[in-house]
Amino acid sequence: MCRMHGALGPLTRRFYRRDPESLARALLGRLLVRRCGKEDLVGRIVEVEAYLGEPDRAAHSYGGRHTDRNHAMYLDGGHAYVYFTYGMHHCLNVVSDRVGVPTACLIRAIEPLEGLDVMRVHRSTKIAADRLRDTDLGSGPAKVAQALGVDLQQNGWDLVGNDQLFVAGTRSTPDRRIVTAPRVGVGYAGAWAGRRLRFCVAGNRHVSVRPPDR
DNA sequence: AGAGTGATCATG
DNA sequence: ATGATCACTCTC
Repeated sequence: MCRMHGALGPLTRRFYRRDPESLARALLGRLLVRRCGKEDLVGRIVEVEAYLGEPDRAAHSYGGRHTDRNHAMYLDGGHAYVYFTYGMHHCLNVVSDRVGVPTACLIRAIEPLEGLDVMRVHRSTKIAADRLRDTDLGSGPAKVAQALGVDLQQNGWDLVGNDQLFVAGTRSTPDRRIVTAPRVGVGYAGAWAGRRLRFCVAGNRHVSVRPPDR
């Protein structure tokens, strides 16, 4: 870790074993770290969505669905759930709560802090490197995964005690700087579509599509 | 606003 | 088997 971000103790299992709304808030402002070879890629988490499991119509585990694809949601809090979608994109979730409670937090955006050159290379399969602005590196869930070199290989990884992929423990964002909004792309989810389970750092430039007003 | 892309899931 | 859907992104 770059010393500029301080000596960062690893987050414990206890940190992740809570409900996904609480975890989503606690993740905002913390550092997502991906060690690629000798290079550290680091981003500050600025947007997260909570998926509440069995009752949540927008969750992959809605109705208790348990398949090969979403198996990682059933792991203990602090594991990675990575899924592949639209035939080309990967998205990274942090599993919340306990074993058998299939809830998770989708990392929707990061503010890139370290290793921007490598992130740019990772992302340049889509956009020419010289056209990529820093806000194109992590302003969306599939961008985050691509910039950090995360795909199905990381599905099910334990983020606790792992130096290749983990969340580092700086202070989280105070509630007064967090804005909530309905989740993105879940219009099919009936009453669940309207619930404010999207959490963003207020005014941050790296928040993904349609930044919330308040 | 539409295309791209393939795993997944509900049907039959 | 077949077809619709999809926690998305890019370009027009």
